[in-house]
Amino acid sequence: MSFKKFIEQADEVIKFALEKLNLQGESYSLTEPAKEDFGDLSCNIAFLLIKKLEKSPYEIASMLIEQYIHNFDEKKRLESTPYVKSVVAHESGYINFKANFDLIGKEILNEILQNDFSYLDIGNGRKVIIEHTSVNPNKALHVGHLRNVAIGDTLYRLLKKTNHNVTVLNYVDDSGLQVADILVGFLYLKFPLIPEDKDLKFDTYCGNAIYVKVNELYEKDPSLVEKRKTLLKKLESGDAEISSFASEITLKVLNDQLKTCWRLKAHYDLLNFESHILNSDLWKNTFQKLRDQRIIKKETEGKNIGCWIFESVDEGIKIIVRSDNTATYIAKDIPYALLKIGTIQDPFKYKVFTNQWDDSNLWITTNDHLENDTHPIFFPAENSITVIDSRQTRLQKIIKEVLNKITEKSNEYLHLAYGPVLLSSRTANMLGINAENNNKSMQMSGRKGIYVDADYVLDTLHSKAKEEIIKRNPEITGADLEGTSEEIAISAMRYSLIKNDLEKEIKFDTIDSLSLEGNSGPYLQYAYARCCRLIEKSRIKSFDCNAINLSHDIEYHLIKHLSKFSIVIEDTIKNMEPKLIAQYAYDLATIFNLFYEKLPILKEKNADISNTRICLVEAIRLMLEMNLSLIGITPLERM
RNA sequence: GGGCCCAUAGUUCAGUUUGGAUAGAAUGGCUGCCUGCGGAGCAGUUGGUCGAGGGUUCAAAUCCCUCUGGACCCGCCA
Repeated sequence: MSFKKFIEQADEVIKFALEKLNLQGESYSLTEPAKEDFGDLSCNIAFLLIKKLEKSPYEIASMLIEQYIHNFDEKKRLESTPYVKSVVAHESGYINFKANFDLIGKEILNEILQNDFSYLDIGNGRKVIIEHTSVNPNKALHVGHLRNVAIGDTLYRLLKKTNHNVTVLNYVDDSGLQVADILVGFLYLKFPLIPEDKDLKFDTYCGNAIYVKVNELYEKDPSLVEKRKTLLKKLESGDAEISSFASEITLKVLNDQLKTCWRLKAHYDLLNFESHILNSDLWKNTFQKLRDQRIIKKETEGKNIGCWIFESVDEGIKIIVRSDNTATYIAKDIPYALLKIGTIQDPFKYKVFTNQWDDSNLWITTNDHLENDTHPIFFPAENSITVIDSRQTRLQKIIKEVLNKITEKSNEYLHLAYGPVLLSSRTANMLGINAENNNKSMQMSGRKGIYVDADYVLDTLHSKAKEEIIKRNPEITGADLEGTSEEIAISAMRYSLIKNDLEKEIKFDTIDSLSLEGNSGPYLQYAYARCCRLIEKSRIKSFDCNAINLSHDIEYHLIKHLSKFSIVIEDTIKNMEPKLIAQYAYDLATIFNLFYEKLPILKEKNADISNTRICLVEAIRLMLEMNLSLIGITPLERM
């Protein structure tokens, strides 16, 4: 927290000086300087006053500081702005501040070691819904889907930690064409219900063998396309036999998909099925509302004759209901969005679907008659976040536009977009799917079978991690070895999926992604393990950081970084940028590694200095622990 | 054709929201550092007309315009 107070007090100094000179109203900035030598905070106010005062920046900066120094003697300065150690006018024109890290250090170490994170209450119990994952239930997850899971779950962890009341939804689109494709495979191409290879996951079987094969055959055999159309109609009209078979298949796929998600330690609260939304009053009522309020209209001529359409101001005409009265993909998202923000009543009954990895219940909507219908309150929320890749931005804009016409709460509906994951040219070449053999990255495609399976990558990372552990810690064996390897694999995967800017696409390379070194999840875990060993060897049980003695630049660096955490987490939440936490954790680990390399900790002869350093290590350990858990990485004591 | 996004070191990316001091990491290449608190580490070196051109400004990777190259969206698919 302390660094924030330092900024506030530096701001007070500037404000005071401006007031004394009657120069209020300039929107200056207080930022961290490029170089440490300049101090901990810089103000650019002097540059902004050049024209007004017709003086050089340095003269102006000196003049401002003079006001402050002149009106406050040293004692008064310490009393009113204790976090500011010094202020100087630099010849460049900047006003540079130094922070009082002896004070900040004491405060921040006490705060961390006493587990005082009251500043984390940003949400004040605010209810937030996050929808993520939402993979069609006809295939196994590929690495592209994992980016969605990693972003969504990190957001969930961040919001929960900052006292938001978070509900995580996973939307299962169980009634579209892609499900009909799989049914074609089973019913007409006679794929066996149980794959011949007993070790093959059912989701992989459907996605790899059936989905790809069926889509190939459509081109050769048009009668199959007709069969799919018939199946889809039966599905949407709720034909008992077909619906029940489809439900059996999609649930089997879903179960296997969830295994992959849970492997990454993603948490969900509720599964929403598209078929349930269609078959409830949700869709019927929404359709009615859209017609009554003349938000959609029926085309009586032209190519869209017979369809109910929405005319978007920016995006043109969008079909909501087809001429055969079936709802399009976007149509089904409208009632779902209204449900999330509370414009329509929740019509569902709920039952527990299963207990998941973190021992929480995963719920599911149901039409079953229930003796006891007690369940958590899922809807509505004050904010709804939908994690979907940027290719769907246009559709999400249209949904928002429709919501705008229905309710004033539409601003509570946020599409969190992120760039898709592409295969690097090297990886595409390795998979033999880059026919041109050029240097371009490739879009993945489930339908064409161009993708890298998520479990495959995790398995490969697991084996690699295992080799590394055996090399350095042969005493780790059995379940410990497997467990630790798995945690390292997850760490590498999750970290690499959130460390980049959301809007940038990720070029996935199987070789690069296997690296457990450098700016990676395992690097963070390694720093954590080092901290653990130091604390263990110090044999200190309770930490006293009231008598700390900071004696080296690196220690000040560490204090500074630790004290900035509250600012970073605020920025992360405000801007919805998970990468900021990843970057913060990486920087912390880097400074710690430097500290560890350069300064004796346990071996330090001076007891005060040694004690201070051990306190620092413990604070770093706790802070790494918190950051890692926010990203969904398990801190490891040994690896 | 319309819309939207991107372009920074050999490669993968920070930095752009809010202009500011010598543009930073990681990785790759080369070179050092383990009888020492864990070498999944640390240090050094190599490597950049910040896509091009113009404009605004005391100051531009950052803001504006034009152009070039690339990706994505524009379906009675989801």
